[in-house]
This record gives sequence, C-alpha cells and structure tokens, in this order.
Amino acid sequence: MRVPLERYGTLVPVVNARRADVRADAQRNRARVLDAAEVVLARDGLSASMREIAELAGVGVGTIYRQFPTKEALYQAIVQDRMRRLAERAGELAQAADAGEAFFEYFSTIVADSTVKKVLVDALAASGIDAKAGAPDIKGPIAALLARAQEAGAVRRDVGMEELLALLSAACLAAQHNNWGDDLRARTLAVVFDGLRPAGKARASG
Amino acid sequence: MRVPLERYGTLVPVVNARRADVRADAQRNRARVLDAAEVVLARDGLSASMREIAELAGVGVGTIYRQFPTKEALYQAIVQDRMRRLAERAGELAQAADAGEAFFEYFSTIVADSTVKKVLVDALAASGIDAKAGAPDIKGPIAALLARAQEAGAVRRDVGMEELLALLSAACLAAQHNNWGDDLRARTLAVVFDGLRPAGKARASG
Amino acid sequence: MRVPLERYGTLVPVVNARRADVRADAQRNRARVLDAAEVVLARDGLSASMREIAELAGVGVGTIYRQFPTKEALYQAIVQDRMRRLAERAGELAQAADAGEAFFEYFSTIVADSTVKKVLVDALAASGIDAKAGAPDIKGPIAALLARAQEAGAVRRDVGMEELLALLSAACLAAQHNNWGDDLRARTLAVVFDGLRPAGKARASG
Amino acid sequence: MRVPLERYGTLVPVVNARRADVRADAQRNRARVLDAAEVVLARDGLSASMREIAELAGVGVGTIYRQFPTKEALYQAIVQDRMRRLAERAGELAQAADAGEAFFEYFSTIVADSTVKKVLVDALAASGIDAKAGAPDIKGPIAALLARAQEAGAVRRDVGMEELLALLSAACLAAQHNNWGDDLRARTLAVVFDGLRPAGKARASG
DNA sequence: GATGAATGAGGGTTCATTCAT
DNA sequence: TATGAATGAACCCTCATTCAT
Repeated sequence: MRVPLERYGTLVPVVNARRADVRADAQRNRARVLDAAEVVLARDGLSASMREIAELAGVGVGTIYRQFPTKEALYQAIVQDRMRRLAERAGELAQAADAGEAFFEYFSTIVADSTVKKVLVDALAASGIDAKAGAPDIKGPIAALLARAQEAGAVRRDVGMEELLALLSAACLAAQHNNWGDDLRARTLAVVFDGLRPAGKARASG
Repeated sequence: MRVPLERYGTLVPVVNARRADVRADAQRNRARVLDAAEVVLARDGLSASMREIAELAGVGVGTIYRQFPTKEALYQAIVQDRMRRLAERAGELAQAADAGEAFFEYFSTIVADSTVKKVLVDALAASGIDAKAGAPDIKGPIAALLARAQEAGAVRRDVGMEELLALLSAACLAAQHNNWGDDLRARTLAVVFDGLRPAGKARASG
Repeated sequence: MRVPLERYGTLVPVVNARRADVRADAQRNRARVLDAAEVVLARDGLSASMREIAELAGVGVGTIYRQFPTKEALYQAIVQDRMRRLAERAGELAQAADAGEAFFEYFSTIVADSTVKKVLVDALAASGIDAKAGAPDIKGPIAALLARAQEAGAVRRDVGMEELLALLSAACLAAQHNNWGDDLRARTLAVVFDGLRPAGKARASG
Repeated sequence: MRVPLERYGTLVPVVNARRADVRADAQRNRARVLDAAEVVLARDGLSASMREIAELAGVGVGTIYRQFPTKEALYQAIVQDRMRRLAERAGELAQAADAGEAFFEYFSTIVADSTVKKVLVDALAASGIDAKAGAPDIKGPIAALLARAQEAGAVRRDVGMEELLALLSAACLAAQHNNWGDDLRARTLAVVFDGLRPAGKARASG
C-alpha cells in the first residue's frame, strides 16, 4: 500500500535521473527473465515452472508478471525475439554474393539454432496462440532469399514458400526433438538440400 | 450422460466362453480408452488430463487405471500400438513388386498417419521413458524396405537408416505440429523423395 | 439380476442339502475373511484396503461385501469376535482356584494378545462407532474376576472397574503401538500389578 | 469466510525489521497451521486431510505446503514441537526441591497433555518415519528426573527407563484414545505411581 | 517497482463400494 | 452366489497467478 515517493512529486520531471535508473533496472530484468526462460524451457520443456525461471533469473515471480502478464505472454515474447533475430540474419544474408550458398547456409543455421525454439512454438501452438501475432515478419526475408537462390539457379523453381517453410519447420522440430548432433544434421539436411536443387545439379554421390 | 459407445473404434470382439464375457467389457473399454486418449492427446498434447480422457472415453478414471497403472503406461501403450501397426504394414509392403514404390508409399503413409504419434513420443521422451521399451521392433522392417529400394536402384545407396529415420521423424513431427493438409504433405515429401533418389533419376520438373 | 434358483422352490425345504452346502461355503468364507482382515489390519493398520484383504482371503471383494455391508462393519465384526473370546476366557478363569493368580494372568493374557486389537479399536473410535455395540458383554466377566481377586486379598479394594479398564486399555494400546516384547511387557506389567496389590503385599524388590 | 484468527494460539511475534514484517505473516500462518493440524489430527486421526487442516487454519492448502513440504513433514513438525516443550519442562523440573514430587508431577503433566501426541506418533510410525529424527532429546531430561527421584527414595531403584517410558507411553495412549477425564486420570495414575514407589512407601489406602 | 507468501483450481492416483456378468 | 471390473469422490500435491508488504 505504500505509494512510491516519486508519484507525489511536482509534475515537472524533476526526478528524471532516478526514473531512468528504474527503467534501466526494468530492462535488465526483462532481459534476464527472457534469458532464464529460454534456458529453463530448453531443459524442462512445456512444463517449466515460473518459479524456476524466476529463480534462475534472480528475480521474484512477481517481477516476471510485471513484464509478462501471463506465462504464455512470456513464451510469445521469446518466440518473437527469436523471430526478430532470424529475420535480421535473413536480411544480412540477402546481401551475400553467392545466393545459393546464402540460402542453404541460412537454412542450416536456423536448424542448428532451433534447439530451444521448438518447445516454444509447441507451447504456443498447444495454447492455440498464433505465434506470429505481433511478431516481425520473417516470411518476407526468407522469400527474398529463396527468390534470389532460384534466380541463381541454385534452387528448383517449382518449390514454393509453403513447402520451404514446411521443410524448415520439420527439420527444426526433429533437430530439437531428437537432439540431432552436428553430424546427423549435416547428413540429413544434405538429402533435403539435394531435393531442393534443380535436377542435374551437384550431388554428393549416388 | 455418457458418450455413445459407437463413437470410438469398432473393436467389438466376439467371445463365447462365459468368463470371457466379462473380459469383453474390459476389452471394449480398453479400446475406448486408447481411442479417446489418442484424440485428447492430439488435441491437448502433453498436458492432457486423465479426467478428460476418461470423460471422452465414457468411463470413470478408475477404469483407465485398471488397465494402465500410470499415465505414462497409457501413453506407452498407445505408442506401442502404433508401432506395432506400422511394423505390420512394413512387413506387408516388403512383399510388394515394386520396391521403390513400396518404400516411398510406406514413408508417405507413416507421415499421413502420424497425426497423433508425435505428441506421444514427445510425452514419453519428456518422461525419460524409452518409447521402444517392449515395443515391437520397427527399425527392422523399415531397414528391409530401404535395402530393397536401394537394390532396386530407387534410393541412393549412401543414405543410411539414421538419416532416413531423421527425415521420417521430421516429417511426422511437422505434419502433426503444423497440421499438414494432403496437398502440402505431397509437395513437401516430393522434395524429400527427390533428395533420396539417385542422381539423374526421375524428377517432376526443374 | 439372476434370481437364485432356490428362491422359487416350494416352501417345503426340499433343497436342504444344497442350501446347507451353500451355508457351509458362506461360513467358511466368512471365517477366511475375518482371518485375513486381522492379518492385514495388523500389518497395514487403518489404511488396509479391502482389495488386499480379499486377495489374502482368496475371495472377491464382492464376497466380503456380502457378509459385511461396510468396511467398518468388518472391523466391528473382528472386534466383537475378539471380545467374545476374551469374555469366554474370563468365564473360564472365574473358576480358577487362585483368584489373584487368575486375575493377573487374565490381565497379562489380554495384553499379550492385543497386538491386533488396537488397530481395530482405533479404527472404530475414529469412525465414531461404539465398539461395544452389539458385542457380548466383557465387563461382567472381568468385574467378577476383579471381585474374586479383591475378596481373596490379592487386589486393593479401592480399585474400581473404571481404573482397571483404563489400565488394561493403556497396556494393550502401548503393547501394540510400541511393539512390546515379552520381556518388556513382563517388567512393565510388574509395576502395574504392584500398584494394584494391597500395601504390604508381595513385591519383587525395592 | 475464514476462521477468526484468534481462535488458535496466540503466537503473535513482534518484529521490527521491515523485511521481518513479511515473515510475521508467515510465522503466524505457520503457528495457525500447526494448531489446526493438532486439532484435526486429534479428531480424525491418521486420515485427517490436508484440505481440512487448511480450512480450519483459515489458509489455503498451498500455504501449508510452503511451510511443510509433505503431510508427514507437518506431522513431524508437530511431534517435534511437543517433544521440545516436554524436554523444556523436564529441564525446569530438574531443579525442583522435591525430586519425587517433580518426577510424579512431570509424569502426570505429560499424560494430561498428551491428547494429540499419540495420533502423531502413530502417524509417523505408520509411515516408517523415525519420530525422533532431528527432535530434541527427551530421554535425557526424563532420565535425569528419574535418577533424582530414585536417589531421593521416591521411586524404586529397579525401575529402568524402558519400563518407565513404556508406562508413560501407555498412559498417554490411553488418555488420548479413551478420552480420560481429570478424575479418571488421577485415579489410574495413582495405581501406576504406587507401583513405582518402593515397597513400604506411602500408599493411599488398601 | 520488486518480492515472495498465499491462493485454490486442477493434476495424477487410490480405494470403498456397486453391479453386470 | 461369487467375482472383479467400473465408478467417482477424495486424497496429496503442484503451480500459475494475485496481492500484501
């Protein structure tokens, strides 16, 4: 019931410095919570508990709820965070010299990187939440990557975004679910990539 | 007050012996529980509750526990059931004339059929249970199918069981997770199958 | 729903032999259930389950319920059975030559014998049931024993039935609860018996 | 909607530090839970339910589990609490002028006080838990009391701790079990105490 | 704003009792 | 009549969420 002192100050932003401090704190907490949540979710999956996340983040559970009104909101935030980063990377690779290489590298990177993501998408899907809600558009950058690779003759022209995302999702899901090692991932993706290449294009063996 | 029996499956065993009559009830209930569990698990994933399964099956929770001492035991039973059916189908296809066709058809069938499986395997994995414990071997029949398809020149010789299972698992996971429709499944698997074929072999287009 | 055949016979007891058979069966079952219940109760205490009792007795649970409409009824039956036996024994000892010896022996016997009883009394008490309801009177025979011992000068005259039963109950409770061995029981009862004897009467030491 | 706080105990600790304020709530709740648990256990015995305890204490079940991770832990806490208080009282009486009086008074006090204890020890025993685990030693102080009383000639020298504890336990058990009133307790213990006194020592009558 | 104690619905599981066989 | 499968209330316990501090 104790009202923060600041609330009773004059309307002039006298305490700017102090308030900024608070902001910094809040932001640092938000980041800490997100990091902790990723770790805990990767380890415990869907059943991760808010308490554990809070403990790992070194904050009280109440602090999490201040930033994320709901467990699901926390999950969404993580997913969106990931998506944003992926979109950024796609944007970077869109400048690459070798469009085919860029495309396949991006695909591999996402899969290698997806250990955590699945659980989250899973969670969101299970809750009937649209993971994309409010998220930065990731399809756009990927579509650009695909188009460039197709123009460069590195990817079949009859492959659409839908199949591509399906393959990507499948690989991510399995990589996380079955804990693909680097070797298995490479060999498995090799097959998929071969399937994506135009007939007659480079292939390891036969 | 109860879900009509007819809604689930059609396993009405005909038994004659008097004592077996009692069992008939139990067997029908067992089947109903398994069916209901698949449905609920597909819908709610890991967090499906025994109560809900019982309600959908039209039985009391106690009835489930009579057949399956534990929630995990129920999950395992479903997985094993699936595995058994898959192994059976693989055995059938091993006799097919066209080894390549048999192989790819089997792959497609499993994926089309995998709506539920993922959640279960998921569940088991999360519980640290070995899904294969006591289950009929499914790798054997699949390996046989693969070997025949390779001998027939329908599948690349440098693809091993590990990659194959990884691809299969990935497709199943994604099919279930993202709710692939028939069309998307066909197009996506087409890419994968192309990747599995020897270089120079039939390909739809480019 | 099948009505027993006998019910529709003529009123003449035509099927006497057969009915007697049934009776014998039922009686044997009743005895078996009582025995099993004592064993299980002694081992598992209040939380003994009907199923376990049934299994040990070698009958179905339904059979128990035919004889005893309720778990509590079963408990009561056991207690009453015990009480009856104790009353019988008291009656026998009432004829003994040495009234003092008879009294103390009876006391000891009951205590030594009480391993099981406590749990039952406990159970009944917990359920708010009067253990004595419908039971054969045990106070009468004991009072007789006490009176004779007092007349014989072996027990103080100022000890009443109430204290006596309190002491008896206490010893039984503790014997069962703390698992008194023969030795400890003897030494403990020696003190109590000394307290019951008239001043100046025989005492082990000082 | 809730049981008035005042109904149980009067443990309202006064703490000054700000952080300790939070604890004050927790401590009061802890005390309330312990009190309520004693009441419910005394009434319902082993089968007391956590929910009922929570309701009587006027808290949610979760609050109990915050303090006591397990039902058994709660039981243990109560037992240990009792034991500690008894040990303290024994320590006090060890200073008393009249060693014999102190000894017999202590015995009486424990019995009068034992309404709840039995059920608890019962519960713990049933769960295979060692009631003494981590509990303050109560045997030491009692042994001291006994030794002094024997030296003072108030208690027979051939009575050992084992018999003494057996008698004490028996009296407590019965007092709780059969709901001894003050009068009955006095008369019953009179007999026991007489048995504990050296031959020839004061005795009420004969 | 941060904390974590409190809450209580809900989860898995057991078991006294009923009832179809 | 005996059997044991079925039932579902009740149990212990967890955890997302709220709220007093």
